[in-house]
Amino acid sequence: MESRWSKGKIRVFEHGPRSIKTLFHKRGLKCTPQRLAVLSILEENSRHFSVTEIHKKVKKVLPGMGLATVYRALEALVDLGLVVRVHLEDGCHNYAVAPIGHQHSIVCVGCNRVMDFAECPIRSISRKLSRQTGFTIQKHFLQLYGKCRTCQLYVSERR
Amino acid sequence: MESRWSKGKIRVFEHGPRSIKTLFHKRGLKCTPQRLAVLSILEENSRHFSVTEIHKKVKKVLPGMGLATVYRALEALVDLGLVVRVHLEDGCHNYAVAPIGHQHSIVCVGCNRVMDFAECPIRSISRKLSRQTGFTIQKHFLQLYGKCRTCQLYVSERR
DNA sequence: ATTACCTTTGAGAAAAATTCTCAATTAGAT
DNA sequence: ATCTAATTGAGAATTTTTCTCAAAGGTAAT
Repeated sequence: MESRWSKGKIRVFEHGPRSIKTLFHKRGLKCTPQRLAVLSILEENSRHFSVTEIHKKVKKVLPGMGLATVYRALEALVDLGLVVRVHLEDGCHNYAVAPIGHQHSIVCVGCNRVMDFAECPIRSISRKLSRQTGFTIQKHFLQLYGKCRTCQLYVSERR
Repeated sequence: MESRWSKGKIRVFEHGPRSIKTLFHKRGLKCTPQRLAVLSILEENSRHFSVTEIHKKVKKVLPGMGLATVYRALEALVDLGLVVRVHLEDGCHNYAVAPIGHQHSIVCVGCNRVMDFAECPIRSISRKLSRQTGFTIQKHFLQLYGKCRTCQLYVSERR
């Protein structure tokens, strides 16, 4: 599946003011192979991974890379808005590429695949809610859980 | 603030088929002072707390209560639907009383207060989304972050 | 009320997740 | 090519969560 920054395994926007490099530099962050490697892993899979999973995968590319660096890379990538934390039902949290623009995602409880959708149901009720509660709404976190087409089949076969 | 089960500090529904006790028993769980103490703490404050905070508070009532028991009590209470996990922006998670019925909550980033609202914006787009994504939607997690009236004032005073 | 059963608890160990420290390395600016 | 400051690796340290097991306690039946 394609994302904002990659076409298959070939990264686009390598240069120019919209490159990832520039994105890092704007925040005074360095564009290191470690950070790019973590980003690539998430981009090449439209699903979320645990930190440990990412570490295992990244070591195939950068064998010396430590776990702490994975944590640090993820922190930076979340900061930049390239990656999002995915809250799992058991309270743990994984990581996935951030959807483009303001989108939300639905997570398959069968295979951990993540699919984005543009519809934001909050926007439409935001004003009404502010009036009702007295809160100013700053941000929101929405995540749907369900089963993708494949995993729906899988279950019915086994029953 | 009042909740489903308490009026101030006096618990209601002490007896009968709708009591908390019954709720525990239906699932083969015992209604222990430890579990009730954790529930009370969350009920008496319409805000979320970390496990450690809950432990500190609960020890004032049950000095011998261990941290592991707090974890176990929270697990049981979440299971029963009396308590919900609150995902914080930094990835940690706290706990708060569950809203009545299907509701969502808005969390104040200033004082951690939690306020519920009945409007569920997911219901209305659920069908459309299923069609678009191919996913069957099983559940959803929605949480808003903002500032309550008090905390809005507090900030403007200091500027 | 007493008994018997089975869950729950406390305490601490153990495991898992995350952060920190610091010297060595390296990306990026000049 | 050189300099500077951010980043990394390695492992220790911290924090969070789970596990173990004997003792205690709630629940249902008597």
